[in-house]
Amino acid sequence: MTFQTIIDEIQSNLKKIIHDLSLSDISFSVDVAKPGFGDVSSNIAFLLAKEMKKSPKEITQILSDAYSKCDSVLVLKTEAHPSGYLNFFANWTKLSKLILSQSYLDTFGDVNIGNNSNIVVEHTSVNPNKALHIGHIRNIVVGDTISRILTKANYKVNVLNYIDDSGLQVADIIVGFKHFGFDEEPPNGKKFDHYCGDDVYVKTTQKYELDSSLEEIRKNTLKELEDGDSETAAFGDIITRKVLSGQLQTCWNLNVSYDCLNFESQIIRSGLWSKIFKKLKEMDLIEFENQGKNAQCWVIRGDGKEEDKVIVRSNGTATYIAKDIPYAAWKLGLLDDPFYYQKYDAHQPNCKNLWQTSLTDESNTPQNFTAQKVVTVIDSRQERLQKIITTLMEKFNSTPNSYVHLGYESVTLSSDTAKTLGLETDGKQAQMSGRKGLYVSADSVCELLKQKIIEETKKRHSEMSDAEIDKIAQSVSIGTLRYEMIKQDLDKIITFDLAKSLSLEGDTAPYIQYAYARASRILEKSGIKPNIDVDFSLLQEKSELDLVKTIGLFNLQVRDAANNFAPKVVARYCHDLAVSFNSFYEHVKVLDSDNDALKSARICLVNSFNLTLEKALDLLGISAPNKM
RNA sequence: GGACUCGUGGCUCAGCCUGGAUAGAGCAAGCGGCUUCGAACCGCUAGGUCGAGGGUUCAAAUCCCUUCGAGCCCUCCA
Repeated sequence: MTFQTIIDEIQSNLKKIIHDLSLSDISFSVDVAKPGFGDVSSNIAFLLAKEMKKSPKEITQILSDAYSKCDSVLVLKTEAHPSGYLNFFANWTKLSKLILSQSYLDTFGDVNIGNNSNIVVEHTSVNPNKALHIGHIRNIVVGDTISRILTKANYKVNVLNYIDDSGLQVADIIVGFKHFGFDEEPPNGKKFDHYCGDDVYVKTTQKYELDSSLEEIRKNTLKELEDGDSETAAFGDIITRKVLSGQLQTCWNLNVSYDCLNFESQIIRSGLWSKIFKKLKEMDLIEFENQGKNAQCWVIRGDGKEEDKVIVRSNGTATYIAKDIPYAAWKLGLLDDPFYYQKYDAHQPNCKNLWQTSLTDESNTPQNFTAQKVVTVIDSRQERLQKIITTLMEKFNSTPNSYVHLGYESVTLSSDTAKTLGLETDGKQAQMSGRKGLYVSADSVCELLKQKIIEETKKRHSEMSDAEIDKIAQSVSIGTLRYEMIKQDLDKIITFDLAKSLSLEGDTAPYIQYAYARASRILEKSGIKPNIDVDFSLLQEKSELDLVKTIGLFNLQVRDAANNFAPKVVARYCHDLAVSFNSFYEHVKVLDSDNDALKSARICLVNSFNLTLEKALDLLGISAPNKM
């Protein structure tokens, strides 16, 4: 507990006061105060106005007087504000000691929401027929950040990546290789995933448009692909795994890790679908349609005015959504696990093993990647389908809210960036399209950013070795991209502009990382080993106390972020920390002071800031360089 | 036509869930600050009827209703 401690103390004292005054037990707020109104404030007087038949102003005075008679460790004084708010001023000597000594612990910022229970987070889940583009990156970064936050909130997190290796998009590149003569080796050492996406996929779909008779080849290929035993399926497996390997390299480069790769082709062959199909029929969740436009299909009835949704086509094949049902049920552990697990050859950023599903390799110890609670990160355009899945899962499973669809708005291209890709949009933003080749690849953005940052770093540090510069540029470029993808609300569209994305000033990761580098420099130059055995009463400057306070809010922010699946909360917190530190940095000279005790206290604070920021940035998958 | 999301200074956003005290940032604009704890920074100035209308309330950017604008979904596509 940190800043929460003073909030709890005030809360319990106020409860006692209203009890002593024989007032009814209301739920009032006790929150961090707005700047200029003390440290903590409560709306309690407003809520008591009716019952006490007095104005909030009078009530707050009564409460303020009563509070001064309470046992209070952390509150120095109260203020009955004319507005009606009851404000509290902290005893900063005690509170600083409490917060700063907590901040030196490895567990600082930990909160217990999960009670060490299992949770599944699924993200990425991109068709393995192309390189990842900037839109996919939002999914990946949101998913990875959420899984880090949930881990901090005491959940045991399993991260899954669903490999959709059997759909039409995969069939299309196979048609390209098998029928349109694309070489299996990319030209000029191009990365295989880029080659498949930029060349094979785009040009193959172009051919369909010119010659509709090719549709026949496409359909047959899809059928063979899903058949499993066919040569096409074996070839598809080789190709998609090569693409997947390229995609994973991009993810790992972004500091993203997984626990298990689930292959759709194996889910299809596992027989899970027939079990679920049977269950759906038994539970009367689906109906066979005898007439109308969906005649001979199995459908899920629409809710209210919604249209019925076809699950099994009249030719007996399952639709897209039908493939998701057994997978969702599997994730929730509602079905016997049909899979064996193999290690995937990988060196992940978190050093953990990466597993993949297998239907045949029995040689490894059994694994469990399911959980009672599942978070699936998918574009909000799929909201309707996800809602159907969520409703079904609620009927299978008695636990409410066990299946969560975490939706987010898409990433579009700015008019200027679309123009550089050859699309004139008349000033409007443009939706990306893999099929049309209208996208910005993640790898290219990372590379551009990295080059820019290498340039910037060289300007500042002519003495640095190339290796050191490279390491900094890696950290800052990934940080910049990840931060841009996470800092705003999930339901806001991100309009990606290539030129603007290279900005390294203002509300960006480099701003935050720079604060860390500045602090590191102070610690390095001080020549003192920071410790918490200092006189906290010496920290009295406003900028010092603001920084202590912001540090103390860490676990409150983690709690908020984990409860609401809101990664941006942590991003904003990192920014707030950096702002507080920069203000401190301008106002207070740490190393100039003649007073050794004061110097020690300030160094303790600077180190506390660094430790806290490092932990907070880690939740965003961003590293903090000592120099930049 | 139906469902969902968004609408806050020139631009990009925070605040809305859980109503209260002066609506906060960044970019862009103007001005100022490096003989060093790193200027990828800081300070100052200017810029807002919180899309519009109504309702609830002592109190509405925040809750409810209506409406306008933008986006997106509504295939036996995936």
